[in-house]
Amino acid sequence: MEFEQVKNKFIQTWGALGSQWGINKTMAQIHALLMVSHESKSMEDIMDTLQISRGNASMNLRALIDWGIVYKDYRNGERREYFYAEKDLDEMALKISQERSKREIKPALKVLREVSSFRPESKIEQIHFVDQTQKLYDFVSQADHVLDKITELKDNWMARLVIKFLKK
Amino acid sequence: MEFEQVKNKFIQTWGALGSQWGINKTMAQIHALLMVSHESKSMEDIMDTLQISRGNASMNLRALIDWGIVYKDYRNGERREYFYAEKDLDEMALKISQERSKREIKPALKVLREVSSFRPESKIEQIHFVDQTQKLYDFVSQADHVLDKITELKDNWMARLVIKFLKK
DNA sequence: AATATGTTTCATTTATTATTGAAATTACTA
DNA sequence: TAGTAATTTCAATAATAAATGAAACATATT
Repeated sequence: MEFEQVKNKFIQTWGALGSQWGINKTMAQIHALLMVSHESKSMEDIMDTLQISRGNASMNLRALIDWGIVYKDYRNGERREYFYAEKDLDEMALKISQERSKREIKPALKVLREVSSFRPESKIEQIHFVDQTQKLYDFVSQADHVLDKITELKDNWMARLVIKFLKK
Repeated sequence: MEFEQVKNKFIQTWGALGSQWGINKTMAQIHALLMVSHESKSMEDIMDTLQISRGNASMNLRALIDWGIVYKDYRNGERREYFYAEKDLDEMALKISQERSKREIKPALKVLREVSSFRPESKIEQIHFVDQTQKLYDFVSQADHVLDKITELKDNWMARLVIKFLKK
């Protein structure tokens, strides 16, 4: 298989993966394209490669920049903007998880805290509800910090040993 | 606020969270309902509570069972089936991640391995592509095992200390 | 200040995904 | 084995989400 086909296969796959996780296909595809490009690309380049409209490209590039995983680049003497992706994958994962936490998890946690602090009458149904939602709050709250934990781990000498140990 | 409202708020929120993560709203809502119910519920009960059609209820219950986070329950002398959710949240998380891994991550990894084993001509573009997709493979591969790692951690006495330490 | 180049916005269209509901199927009962 | 109760299936429909493209906007150039 030739290079362009292989590259395209990667872009399509990354796009599909994104959409299964609630990230729109084009956004994931643009991200994929920029991740494997060794030099920054203009909106024109991207539209052309992915066969998408200007509006679509513009909106999704903006979204990627908002997420902090794509940056703008200016070339001297050129008016148009160029874009490139964060290539440090740890950094990328951190940014994505921070963003999703802020947009989705934190608001959900707020509701979980609210509903779990309902004062139950002494009905088994209500007691169970409060108990279960409290557990859920704790659980989601912990899960929300997993990446921070991992980051701490990676920065921590002692823990580095543990990682090594766990990797077998 | 009265109990039914609070319960409904929880169900709606859990449904919204699900759909932001690529799980359909009804499926997440049924799951929410069953998680906070102290006794198993019939399809009729669920249709009624969530105001959904029989077909919808049937299909999504089946999906939840396939995921291994909802079980069937039979009551003696009754023809109809009752359903209840896995309530151990660690177990639930494990099941969900295993299922997503199997359906989405593993196939994506397969493609990543394929494309990253492309033999580049000595063009910087192609070399960069292979390098980046290899890194991505390693990264996704590791991320795919995070939950296993956490599970191992939880089962491990020594690591239990580390968790405690990291929690501060 | 008129033109040219590039970007953003957003109402409309298109594509995708979820839901319905009725017919088919299954499983129990008399 | 006919009848009934419950469940599943799936083509049709509805709801949602994404993409288009043209007009508005912004910014540099002559």
